[in-house]
Amino acid sequence: MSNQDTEQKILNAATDVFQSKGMDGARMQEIADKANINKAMLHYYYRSKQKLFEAVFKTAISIMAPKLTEIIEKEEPLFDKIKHFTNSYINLISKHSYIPTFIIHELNRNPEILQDTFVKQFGNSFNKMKTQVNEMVENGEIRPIEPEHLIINVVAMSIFPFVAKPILKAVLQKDEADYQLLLEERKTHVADFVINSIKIN
Amino acid sequence: MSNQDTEQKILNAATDVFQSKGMDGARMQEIADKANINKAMLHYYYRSKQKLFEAVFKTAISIMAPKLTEIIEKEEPLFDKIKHFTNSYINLISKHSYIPTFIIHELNRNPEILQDTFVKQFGNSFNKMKTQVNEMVENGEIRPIEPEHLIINVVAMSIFPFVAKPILKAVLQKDEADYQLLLEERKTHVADFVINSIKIN
DNA sequence: ACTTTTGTCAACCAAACGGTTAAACAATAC
DNA sequence: GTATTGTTTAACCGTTTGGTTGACAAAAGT
Repeated sequence: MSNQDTEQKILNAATDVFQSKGMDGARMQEIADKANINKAMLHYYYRSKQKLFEAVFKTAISIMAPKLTEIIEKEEPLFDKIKHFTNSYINLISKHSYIPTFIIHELNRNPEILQDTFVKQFGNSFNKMKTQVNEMVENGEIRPIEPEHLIINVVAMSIFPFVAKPILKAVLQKDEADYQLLLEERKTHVADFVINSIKIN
Repeated sequence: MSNQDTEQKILNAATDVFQSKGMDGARMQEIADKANINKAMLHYYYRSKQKLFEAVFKTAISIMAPKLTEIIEKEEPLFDKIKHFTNSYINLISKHSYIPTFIIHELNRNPEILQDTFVKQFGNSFNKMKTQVNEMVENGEIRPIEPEHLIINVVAMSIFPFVAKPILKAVLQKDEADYQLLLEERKTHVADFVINSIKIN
């Protein structure tokens, strides 16, 4: 067992525990148990619970953020952009289904942990899309809409079914398989729904 | 100071603390301090932290659920229903902005705490709306859409801006006042957006 | 009038928590 | 082969946590 192995095993176990239970609900002992190592090792590699949490949180952001900016920045027609986004973002979240709830909860607990880097990076990408949407509105290619509302709508409809999964599963009376099917449908449904709303007939 | 006063003061303080910090982050001492009473009183009126939490959680559900079923059950044209929903639901959440994140986090932590009562109640209301939407689709009054996706879309676009507020505020570079304005706009925007998407020109 | 019940508090308790220590162990260098 | 460095462990520590206790006062019941 090399040291890199151990450090990675800790981060993996910490990711599991922090993302499912949150910073406050997570226990250092549980992380150690899940990684099959002594609790002292957590402090040997990551000085404190806080530092370990920050490593997990930053990784979570770095999984979700780049794909968002990548798709938004790409030079392509708006409708294609929307289709690409819903498809590949829902796909991404499916592989990391705990992350959205985790980020949302921890950010509401302590809004300051967001480092500017990601925010400013996204701010620039978004400005490009803003002008793209505004120009299309001015040219009468799509119905009038504020770019901010448009992006909130797309992101909301893509992410919400994951964070509200327990309620929606219960309310719509679906088992796990049915719910996965519904999520799969949304990859195209959300894009179609949005495009139908803004396109001019 | 009567006993009813004390019990209510405890529940109010507990609501504050639990909703902003979650079950795991909440401290009984902090609740006692906020209620200006001795910590032993919490256990005198509510036997344990868990029981106190459940009282807060049930109240939170009872604030959010009835309005949802009420609007969905009401006999009125679909478009009016959508307009009423987005307007009055965004309005309701504005007054209890911590609740959605609170419910979502606690439900992901422990999906079993949802009692059937609310779920089954909603199941019936939703069936009515289901047939309403399906009939309109069959009659060619609206574009084809699965009622389940429609309701997820409406709810997602209404609630998401509240749970993702810290991220969206940072990303869209808005201060508190601007963000409140944006939320206000969504009361009509979401309904318009949805109706535009499903209506036939 | 006195007894019982209800409400309130300061002090206390055992358990769980994040974190530390000192020594054992393993790997590499000399 | 031995010194040096990095890795791992069991045992430990101080603090915080949810929860309890016993004393006491104010009502309520008789």
